Amino acid sequence: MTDQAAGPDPGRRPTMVDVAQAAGVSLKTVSRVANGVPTVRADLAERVRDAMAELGFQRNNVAANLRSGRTTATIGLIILDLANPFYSTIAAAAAAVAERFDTQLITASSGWDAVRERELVLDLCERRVDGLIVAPTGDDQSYLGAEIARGMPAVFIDSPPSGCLADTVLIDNRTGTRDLIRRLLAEGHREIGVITDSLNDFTMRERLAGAAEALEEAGIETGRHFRRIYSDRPHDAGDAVGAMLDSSEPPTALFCGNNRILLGAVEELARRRDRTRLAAFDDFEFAKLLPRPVTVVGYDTRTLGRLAAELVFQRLRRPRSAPANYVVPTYLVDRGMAADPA
Amino acid sequence: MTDQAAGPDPGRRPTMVDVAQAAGVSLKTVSRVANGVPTVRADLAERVRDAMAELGFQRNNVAANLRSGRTTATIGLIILDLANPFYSTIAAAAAAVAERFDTQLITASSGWDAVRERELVLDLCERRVDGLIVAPTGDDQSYLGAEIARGMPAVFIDSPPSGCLADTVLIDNRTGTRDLIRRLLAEGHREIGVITDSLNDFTMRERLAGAAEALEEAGIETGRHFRRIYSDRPHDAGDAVGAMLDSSEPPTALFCGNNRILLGAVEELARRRDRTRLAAFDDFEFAKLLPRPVTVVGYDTRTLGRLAAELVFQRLRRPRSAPANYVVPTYLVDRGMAADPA
DNA sequence: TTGAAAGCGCTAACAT
DNA sequence: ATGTTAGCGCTTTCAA
Repeated sequence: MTDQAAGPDPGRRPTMVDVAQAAGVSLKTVSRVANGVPTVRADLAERVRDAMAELGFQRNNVAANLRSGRTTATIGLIILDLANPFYSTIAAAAAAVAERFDTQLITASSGWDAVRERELVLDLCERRVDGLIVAPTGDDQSYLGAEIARGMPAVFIDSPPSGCLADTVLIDNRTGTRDLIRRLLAEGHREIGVITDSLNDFTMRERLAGAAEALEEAGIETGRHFRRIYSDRPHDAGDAVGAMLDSSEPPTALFCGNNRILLGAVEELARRRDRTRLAAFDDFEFAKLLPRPVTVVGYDTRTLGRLAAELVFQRLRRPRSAPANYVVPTYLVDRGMAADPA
Repeated sequence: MTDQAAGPDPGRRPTMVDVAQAAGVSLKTVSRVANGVPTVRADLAERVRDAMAELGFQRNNVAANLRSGRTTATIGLIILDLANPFYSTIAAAAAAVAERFDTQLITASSGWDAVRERELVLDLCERRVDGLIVAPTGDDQSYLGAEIARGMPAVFIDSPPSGCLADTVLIDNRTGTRDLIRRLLAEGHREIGVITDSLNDFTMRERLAGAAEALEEAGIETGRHFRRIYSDRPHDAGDAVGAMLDSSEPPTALFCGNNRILLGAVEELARRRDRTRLAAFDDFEFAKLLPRPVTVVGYDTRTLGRLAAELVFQRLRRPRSAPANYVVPTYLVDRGMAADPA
């Protein structure tokens, strides 16, 4: 014996038909009220609203969308790992833009798995998201070509797509690194160690290219102190640092291709009480806490996410415009704590 | 003149009807093939698959779901701020569980706005998500009562709901803080400063209660060195620290209610070259980089997200079981770098 | 094993 | 200003 107002079948969600019946009006009138159409007599609208409240009606947006063929008010974001602050910041920025368009964000992580990336994209297409933002991990995104041709807005972030044409928002990896290496050169360094991880990664290739550019400008033999590590463990970066420092002509400055490598280098240098000049790509929240000075290449991750989302909505309005290619600028900033006054 | 296989209306997405026509079979046969129903003659299935490939057919999952009334294979996660590592870690862990159920996660940030929290929940309900995970910011979640009664799985994380009954996954704030304060007491500290921010926050109230418990156990007058700050700026935490240290009986140890407060305290102590014993709630990735030793209360954020998502799917299977209340345990860990050997 | 018809909950087009 | 009818793209009866 419940005193709750119950529909014909408790447990079933009330539909517009139920509301119409309860309010003694037609289904269409309920629809009008639900959509805020003004041409409804006030007393009828009132009755409908009462019935809605009594039944606990909630419009089924899935059904509403089906017939209208309009948008699902959903965009998909495929990144590598949501737990990584780089990507979660992007997601937050994209969500903030989506909010302005009353759109929700479905975020999925590919986990550096190209097969999964493809599955996720296709799944999101089957869900009829209004657009996609993809941080690609595979080296073939041709599976998206058909979707893009059909008008699905797709924006690639961090790395460009292969095998299809789409909007991109990239970080200026090359210029950032070149500027940083130039700084080291200006300080008088001639032996500059460069540590990257796998060059399968577009961003890492760009950074390496930027470093090479700066070294070539200065007439310095490139590749001399390049060292590539193939793992995610900072420890391996430490080993690379160690090997360089133990060589016959050790570098006087080190460039680390990302913040993970930097942490490994910092640890190794601390162990050795070595004061080799440090520089790295990627700024991060706690860089200022690093126990030694480091110059890093920073960029505004939020801008990356914001631009990507804005491009989606832009393309939603004008589907057949030429692909846009945005580049997020970088800056140099000194982090880490100053050396103890001896 | 395109050589692309084009449906009747290029730009329109091909439907099962188009595929059926192209394959010379009925709509239902296409549906069977699309769903992997085995009772289809091999050659027919083959023809259907060919037609699908040629037309670039992709099932519309929105429509599929509408009739079957089944799940949308989507769950909603409402947190305070996706850019915050605490929440993005939760989101990533929840997404990992969802993946096992072929479910996607819609993540939305309320931004500490109770009105928006409510709007987001209702919007996600209208989208017919299969379940909700909510980190509440408002102090009234009664708006979810009707949904929960209808069988919508809802799990609250970090703080319990008010005004409705639901599963919860909370951190053991009270025990964690009590253990930490006990540690300080065991070290001989008697004057312990406690800095919290607004006590509107459930977690902060719990932490304060845990601190009070430990102090009372030790027969120490509580509230003596309690100080509450009302802002997000670490600077204000620094001011609170300063005021305590400048008092006639300064504390010999400080407990910071969260990591933001801790950072403010660290800065202030560094400015003063003060070596007051530091302790705090919240472990965080770079805590080990802090320039002075700190004992912190840690917990596994991933577990929080994982349990929450598992509860959603559990409740999806058995809708009317009693609400579960999980508590994520805490641990003490020493972070920060040892003091210089003077 | 295959298909025709009905219908999910809603909106669009057309009356009235 | 209101209602009627059709239909979104699919799944679900139920027949054949």
